[in-house]
Amino acid sequence: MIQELTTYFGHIFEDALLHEINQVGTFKEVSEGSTLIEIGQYIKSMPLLVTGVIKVLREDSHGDELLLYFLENGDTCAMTLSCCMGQTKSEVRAIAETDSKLVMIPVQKMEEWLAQYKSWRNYVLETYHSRLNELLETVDSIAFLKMDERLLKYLHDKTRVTNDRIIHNTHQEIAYDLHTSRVVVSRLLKKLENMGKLELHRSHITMVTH
Amino acid sequence: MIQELTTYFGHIFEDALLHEINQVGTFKEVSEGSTLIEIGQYIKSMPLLVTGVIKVLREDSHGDELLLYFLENGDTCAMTLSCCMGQTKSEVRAIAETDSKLVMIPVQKMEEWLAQYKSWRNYVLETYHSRLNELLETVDSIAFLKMDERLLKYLHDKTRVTNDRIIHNTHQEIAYDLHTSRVVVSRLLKKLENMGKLELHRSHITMVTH
DNA sequence: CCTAGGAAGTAACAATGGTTACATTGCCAT
DNA sequence: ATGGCAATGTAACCATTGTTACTTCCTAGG
Repeated sequence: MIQELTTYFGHIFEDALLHEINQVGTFKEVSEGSTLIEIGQYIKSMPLLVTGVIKVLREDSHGDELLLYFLENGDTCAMTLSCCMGQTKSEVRAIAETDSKLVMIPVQKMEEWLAQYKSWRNYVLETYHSRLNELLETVDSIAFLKMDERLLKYLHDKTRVTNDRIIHNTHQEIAYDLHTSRVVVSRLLKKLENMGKLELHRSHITMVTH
Repeated sequence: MIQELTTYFGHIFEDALLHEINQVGTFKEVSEGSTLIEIGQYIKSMPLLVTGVIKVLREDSHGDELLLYFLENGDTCAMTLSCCMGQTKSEVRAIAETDSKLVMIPVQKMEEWLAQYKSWRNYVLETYHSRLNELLETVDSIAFLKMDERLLKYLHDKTRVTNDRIIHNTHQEIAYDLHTSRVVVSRLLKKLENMGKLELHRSHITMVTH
């Protein structure tokens, strides 16, 4: 396990901390679609994302979803961090967008390390910083963009995190993430196709490189 | 100054830290409407809010605004925290909603204190935690509520933070905060008045207690 | 090869919110 | 008291998004 740890976190953490993580952390592989964190759940251990993509969702009062942001290599979920520290329930759902590898850290270690390791403090603060900024970007999208622009941004974000210009999702799945209806997504996708920004196929979309 | 510090922060910080804050902090009074932090600005010192209310805003590409949340006694701006640590520009604007008293802390002290004081670490983490949750609530409002519900929530939030069921704002000012137009606000306020939830007057609104 | 069911296309309509334009009202300063 | 201006009321219209109700198309599994 130390191998993948040093590869992905070696430039972030001190050696002593890497060793501790190696000691107390649990390696975990999850496959696409599996739920890592559920709303209302107490968090017993914090996930560091080694490889893969995780999507973080919010749920409304009817059980409908809204994508907040994607997590990539080296990221961790600030909401989770937040829950761990405060011993509160999770306010979000986290789902593996692709097959992913994680290192799970027991909660009690986290506070110790905050006092002990400067690199851990920086990592935690940096995590909060980027997650706040990502949430701000999410607010921008929802508040300031029209649905067609949000859709296009969503598709671009998706190609970026998966590093694949083919998006393997149905219109219904996209509609869930954007908190709208399948018909609206189909309508706007067709418009974007006519504008030459993408190609529509059954169960997948190919983004046109610009 | 130590007087107001102990009153409002005595239960949060250790004595030694309170003394340090007293040493290095600068007391500052600002009046309603003054801008504390501007978008794009680098932060040289971090404000602790002693008394008053601060509103935190986001701006779109046309310069139009959107209220993110209010800060109250004992709060600080997580976005600012975040900027201090990362030496990045502010992504938000902060404006005094009422006359307010602040203690300004030089940035370089903050990192020292993180290593040194457990109460400071807890405060910083707690701040991030609540700000993240407030941003999530903002996302909920924008994404899941219709404009009339958002408006009512806004008015209730406002009465809560100012502890005054009379809201001293014009429809235009409310429209700016909600990122909509004055006509829409007037229309919906009139609807809410007909529903018996509030009374409209010139330049102020009285909320009906339910 | 055929068929059932999921996925996508599309039309028609409703609801919400944004925009323009103008009328009315209250209030302050002179 | 009154003229002027900011604040509010309101109507009419438009654009966007949501909804319903179909049809058509594709593909996996028999």
